[in-house]
Amino acid sequence: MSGTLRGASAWPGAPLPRAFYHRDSRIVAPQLLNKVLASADGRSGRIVEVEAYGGAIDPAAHTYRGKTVRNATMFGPPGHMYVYFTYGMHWCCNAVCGDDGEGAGVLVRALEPFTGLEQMRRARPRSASDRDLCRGPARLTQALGISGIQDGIDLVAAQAGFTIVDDGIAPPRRPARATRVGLSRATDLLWRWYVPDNRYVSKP
DNA sequence: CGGGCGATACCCT
DNA sequence: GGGTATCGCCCGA
Repeated sequence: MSGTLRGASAWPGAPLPRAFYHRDSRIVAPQLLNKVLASADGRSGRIVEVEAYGGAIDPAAHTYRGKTVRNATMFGPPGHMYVYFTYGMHWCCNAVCGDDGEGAGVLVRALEPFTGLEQMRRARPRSASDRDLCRGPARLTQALGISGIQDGIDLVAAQAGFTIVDDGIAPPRRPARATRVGLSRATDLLWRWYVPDNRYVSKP
């Protein structure tokens, strides 16, 4: 019996409480900047870029046309992880926000690698530079080992291997704000936030 | 370090 | 059948 996994003490900070996510995704998104997305096996990265989605007012959100098998997690309670498959090969990771049944969330678009870089490199052998390990929503899921298996896990209970923690670094006082990436609808909404002048942001 | 391009499979129309 | 909440490779600065 090895002692590599020691439960809650393994996290690099305190998991964010349910109430943190139980707000409008546009409020939660910038608050997630500088928090740490962590895996129980020791991999983690500081969140440096996010996008808000959801509600009946957002035609770019997966939830816009109602509940389906794919987006069911996003219509569930806040503080869970919504993982979806896109472009035929990539997984992307969201934190479900707002009320149970609302259908909102925050897409994590980029991390600054924090711990477990060796494991991340092993998970992404094609990534030449450390800068590219978690720079992009599908790159970071690959680096941390997130896929559809984790869709729906509870980030607050943190017993399914992943959580988001606060390690004492505050969000930027003036986060940079921009339009979301890769959309054909609602292209005017400034629902993307990132840490200014951070070289791990995917599209500054 | 930034732009252009092909690859890829699932979902919903 | 069309359209993706994208990436890696290649090229040029």
